[in-house]
Amino acid sequence: MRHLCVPEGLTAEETGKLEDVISATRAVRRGDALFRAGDAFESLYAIRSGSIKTVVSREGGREQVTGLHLGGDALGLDGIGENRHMCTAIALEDSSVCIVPYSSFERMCRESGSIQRRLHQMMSREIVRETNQLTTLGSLRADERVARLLLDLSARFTRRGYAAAEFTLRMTREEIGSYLGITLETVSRTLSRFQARGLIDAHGKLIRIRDFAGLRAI
Amino acid sequence: MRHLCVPEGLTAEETGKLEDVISATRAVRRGDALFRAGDAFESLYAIRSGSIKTVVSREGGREQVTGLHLGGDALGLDGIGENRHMCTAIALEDSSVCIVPYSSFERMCRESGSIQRRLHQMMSREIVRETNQLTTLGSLRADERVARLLLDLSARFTRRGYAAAEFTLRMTREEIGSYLGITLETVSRTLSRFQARGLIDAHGKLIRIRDFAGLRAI
DNA sequence: CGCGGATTTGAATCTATTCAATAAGAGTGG
DNA sequence: CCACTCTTATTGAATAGATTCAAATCCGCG
Repeated sequence: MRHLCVPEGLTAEETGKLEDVISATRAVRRGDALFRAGDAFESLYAIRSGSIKTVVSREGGREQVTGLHLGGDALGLDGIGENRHMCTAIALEDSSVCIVPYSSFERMCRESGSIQRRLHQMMSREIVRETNQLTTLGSLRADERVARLLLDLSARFTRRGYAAAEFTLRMTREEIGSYLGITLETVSRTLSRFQARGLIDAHGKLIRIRDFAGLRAI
Repeated sequence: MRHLCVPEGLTAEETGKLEDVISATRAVRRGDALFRAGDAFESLYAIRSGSIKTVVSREGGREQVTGLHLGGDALGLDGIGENRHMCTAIALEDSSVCIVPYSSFERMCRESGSIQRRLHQMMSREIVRETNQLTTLGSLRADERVARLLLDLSARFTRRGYAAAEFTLRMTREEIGSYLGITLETVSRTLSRFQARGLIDAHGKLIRIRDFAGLRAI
C-alpha cells in the first residue's frame, strides 16, 4: 500500500479510483526543489521514499525551515488557498513522490466520502502539527527543543517501521537550528551535552538514543 | 453576508444550502470556552462578532496562545483529524459564532464544488497562517515580533472595514507574550520603546499606529 | 472609593548568539 | 586510491538580548 501513497481504510473500489488519480511519480534529487514558493499550484504530493524539508524565504535571502516531511507525508497543502505554493520544498536526500493532480483529487473527494474525509484529516493534522511546532518555538528552551525533535523523529520513524533508537538526521546542524529557531552552534553544543550526559550517541548525522526517559525529562 | 458567516463567490442556490447547514449561532462570553482540548469534535465555527484565542495547555498547567481569531475567521479545523479538538478556544471579549455541524458540512462539500473549494481554501490558509507564525517565532527578535503583530492586526482590521491605525488589543500583555513567544515584561517594554520612538501611541490596550513605515522597518 | 489584576519599569542574571578558530567529513579530480 | 578543497561540525570566549525577580503604578470594576 505504502508505495502507492494510498492511505488505509478505503474500499477496493476507492483504492482503485485513487490509483487512477495518482498519475505519476517523480524523483527528486537531494538538494533539488519539488516546488518553489510562488509556483502555480497544480498537484499535491505524497512522499514515497526519502525526506523533504519545506522552507520559507524571508527578506534578506534568509531561509527558515518550517517543515520536515518523511515517507508517507503529504506535501503541497499550502498551495490550495491561493492557487500557488507558499513555501519551497527541497529534498534532504534522493527522494520519490507520488503526484496527485489537485483537480482530479478534488473531483474524487466529491465522489467518495472516505477520500474526502482523508483529505480533510490530512489537512487538519497538518494544522495540528504546526500548532505543536508553535508551542516548541514559543515556550521551550534550546535543549528542550532539540530533545523534542529527537523524540518526534524517533516516533515517526517507529511508525514507519524503522528502528526507534537509531536514525540519520538528514538535515545539517544549520537546518535543524532553523527548524527549531536556534543557531547551528546551539544545536551542536546541545547534542554534545546530551552525549556527555549519556542521553544519546551522536556521530555526525547518525543519532542513537540511549535514554528515552532522560530525553523526555528534559 | 458577513452576519451569516457566508463566504463570497457562491451562487444564490449554494448560499441557500449553506444557510440551511448553519444551524445556529452561539454567544460566548469573555473568558468562556467555545470548546476545549479533548472535547468531541462536532462542529466548525465561524466568528460572527468578537475575537477568540486558541490555546494549548502544556504540561505543568502552562498555556500557550497559538492563535488569534477575529470576525469572519473559522475555528475548530484542528478537530477534524482526530475527531476531537486539540486546542481550547476562549473568547477574548463577548463574542458570537455560527455553528456549522461538520457532518452536514461534509455532505454539502460533496454536493457543491464551490463550497468544497471554500473549505479546502480555509484549511490551507490556516496552514499558511501558522507557517507564518512559525517564521515569526523562529527567526525574529522580540521587537520584530511585536511590530509584526501590530501590523498583522492592523491589516486584518482593515480588511474587516475598521480603522487601520487604531484598534484595541483584546489580549493582556501576558497573552500577547505567550502568542509571540516572549514574556509579558518584554511585550510591555517593547511597546514603551515603540511609543518613545514615536511609532505608536499606546494607552493600555488601545493602540494607535503613528508610523507604519517605521514599524515595518524594524 | 477601594480592591485586585494588569502594566510598567528597574536591576541582576542567564541563556543563546555572535565571532572566531579548529577539526572533521564529504565530494572531486588526478 | 589518495590528496585537495569546500562544506559541515565542534568548541571557546565575549556579548547581547531576553528573562526573572521585585517594586511601584495604573486601571477597571464592583
